[in-house]
Amino acid sequence: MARRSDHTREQLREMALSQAEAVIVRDGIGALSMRKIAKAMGYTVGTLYLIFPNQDALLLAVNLRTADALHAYLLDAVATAPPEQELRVAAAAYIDFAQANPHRWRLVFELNTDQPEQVAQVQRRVEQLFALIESLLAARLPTLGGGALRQTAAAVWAGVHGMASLRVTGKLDWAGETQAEGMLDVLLDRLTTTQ
Amino acid sequence: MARRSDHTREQLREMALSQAEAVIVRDGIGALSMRKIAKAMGYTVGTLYLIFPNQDALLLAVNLRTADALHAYLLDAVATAPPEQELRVAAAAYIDFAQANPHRWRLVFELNTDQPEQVAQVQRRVEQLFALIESLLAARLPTLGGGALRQTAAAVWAGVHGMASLRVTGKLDWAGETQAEGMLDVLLDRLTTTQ
DNA sequence: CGTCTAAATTGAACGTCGTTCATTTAACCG
DNA sequence: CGGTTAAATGAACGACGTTCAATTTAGACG
Repeated sequence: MARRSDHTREQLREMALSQAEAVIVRDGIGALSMRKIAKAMGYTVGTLYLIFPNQDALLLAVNLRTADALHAYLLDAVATAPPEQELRVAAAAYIDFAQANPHRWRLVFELNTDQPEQVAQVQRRVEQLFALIESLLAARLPTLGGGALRQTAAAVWAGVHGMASLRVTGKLDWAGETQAEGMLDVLLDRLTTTQ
Repeated sequence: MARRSDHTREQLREMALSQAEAVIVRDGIGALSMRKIAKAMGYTVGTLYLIFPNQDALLLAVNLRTADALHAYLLDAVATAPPEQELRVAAAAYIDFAQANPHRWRLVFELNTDQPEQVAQVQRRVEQLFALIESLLAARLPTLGGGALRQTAAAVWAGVHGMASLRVTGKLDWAGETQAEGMLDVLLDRLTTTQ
């Protein structure tokens, strides 16, 4: 039933998201606009609104892909690590990813919107990520009970996330000239060994 | 030499900053505009640009005040704490402040701009904050050497900052229903005791 | 082949934004 | 009272997100 479709809805969606990512990666979130995305797709603004109800929905879709990419990056890093190094490697990969994709990573955690359905989808990704950390930690600390395990996992995640956050926003350099590697070692050594 | 000055430059500056803070606290950063601040002051947009070269400069000035308020909040909390609890109390105060002033706190860490002079002033505040953590940690772990001390202090700060960050952006609830209190205890117990 | 129909796409329009600056206002000086 | 000068204005500009009447065009049908 489709008339004049140079591209299907799905193709348009894919084009919009990848062009948006390109702009974000190149120039940051502040440089992104609906008009600029549309022009990069070879379309007009109006067309974007046939696919996304508004800009927030588009950015949330970008965040979904970023969260998936982060998750895949962690899984890949863990897969090639010796068992006793898995947690350390996953944490380092988390920070690596943030540093390599600062603008996209920031958008995941800094975008605030009130579209409950799409936020829930991002949440599902973050929960997966947390479950991964929890399982890796459980492997290292099999004696830990459920509650203590969950709390320690949350502390690990907060610590790693904090390092990534401070690094990506350029605030880590402000804490003396500590290199991130050493900080991470301290954090994990202390949190993942039986006292 | 002043003509028609209902308020001095300094008064205008103060009015602008406090009105900006009021908007940010009430409606968040997204709801803030130069026109809205001006109207709240009883002036017009143009007047704002006699005081601040642009919006970023105004927001950086807001951030300076937020950083000072955070610092004062920590010092106050530490002052009334028993010596062996100082670090714990400071960390809890950091998270408390973020939770009580989410929009202002986020602006400090999420605003990115390229005005080197003002950024340096914010940096000075953050360095003060880090120095505070480092000194409190040194009191708890007097045996730690300079390098190890700095790295442990950085790990503590990153952990606490990560908890505050995840909490303020609403992502902490996603890691199971761990309460922040327990996480903080785990983090500090592990990082601030001799192994 | 021509005509019609309905979906795909457009782009002008609206209100708001940050920013600029020629113009206007009013306090003081002589 | 007139002139000077700083303070304050607000219209103007280009860009933004968003809407939607108008236009374009691929395919169906005669």
